[in-house]
Amino acid sequence: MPTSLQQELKMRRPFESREQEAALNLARTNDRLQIEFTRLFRQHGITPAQFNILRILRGAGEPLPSLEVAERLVTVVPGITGLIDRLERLELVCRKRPEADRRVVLVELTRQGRAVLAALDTPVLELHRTLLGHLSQRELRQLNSLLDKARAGLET
Amino acid sequence: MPTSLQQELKMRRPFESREQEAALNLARTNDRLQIEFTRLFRQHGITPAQFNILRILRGAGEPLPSLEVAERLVTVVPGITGLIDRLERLELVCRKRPEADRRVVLVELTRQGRAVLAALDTPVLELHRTLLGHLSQRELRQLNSLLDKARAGLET
DNA sequence: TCCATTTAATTGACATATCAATTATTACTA
DNA sequence: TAGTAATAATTGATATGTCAATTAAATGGA
Repeated sequence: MPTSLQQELKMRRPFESREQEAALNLARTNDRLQIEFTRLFRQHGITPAQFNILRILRGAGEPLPSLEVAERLVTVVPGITGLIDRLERLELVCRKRPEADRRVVLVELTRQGRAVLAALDTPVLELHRTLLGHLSQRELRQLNSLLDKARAGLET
Repeated sequence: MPTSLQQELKMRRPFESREQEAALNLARTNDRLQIEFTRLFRQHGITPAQFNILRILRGAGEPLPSLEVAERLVTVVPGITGLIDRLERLELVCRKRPEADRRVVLVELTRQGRAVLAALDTPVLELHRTLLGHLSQRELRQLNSLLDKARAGLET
């Protein structure tokens, strides 16, 4: 019997391996979820990458060096500069050069940055429930543990 | 006990819901996998999106209209034009205007396009095994079925 | 038959991901 | 301490994803 994904992709043949199916399935599912979050964030004038940076900064509780932000984002280093540029233009973060080591650029949340995050907290939680709430807690636990295990094979 | 993902993201607090954890987990895991495939494709001069288009065309077994390709890609329509432009410049596909309906642009694999795909078949299968082969067949089945179920909640 | 509607694809504008190469600063070492 | 190596960040180039708006062709109804 063809899998649900196979039908969705209009594939004429079955997958060549379950590993392949899982990789495509992951990509597809992630795309679908991201599209919904992208829409939500846009209503508040920001993009998913920008939201992630703001959330990281709030989570850290203190200004972070650019590269530290990039690392937590899984973003390639050069990209971080433009991201922070745009956030600064939106006045959601600001840059600071510490005297101690003038190579570093610290990124700090502004009051407005905090406000945007605060406005998004509830809608984001609700969207998570809307999108994945039809899975039971047990299924979510299983899914999380399988994903953790999948990533464990990719050292680093 | 903090989850594996929570540590990886250096989060100071636990996730606010398992739904949230699953969404971030999915994004993170997908990113990691995509990075590896991007590297493999680059060695053959193409990008992941380009590979997907070539694979879709081979799978279809006949030339497809641009929008049909876009739909199977989960790509927003306007993006497809540039993608096909670049593939055409690489001479991996060609465009054709059918006489029957001159609004349509059919995209067709070239011999070189087929060759690139053929060269990638084995490496791609091997990479799937390398990245996800540490999961048992039973775990992969579970993962696939959970992902199918997750997507089922997002009616197209 | 003529015009409004629909459909297929494209364009232009912006945000992002990616790489290689560069600048500025600090650290190390011979 | 002079000079090289390492670190933090940036720049520039290309590819992609996203939207709104446009062009070109086909369809349908009065």
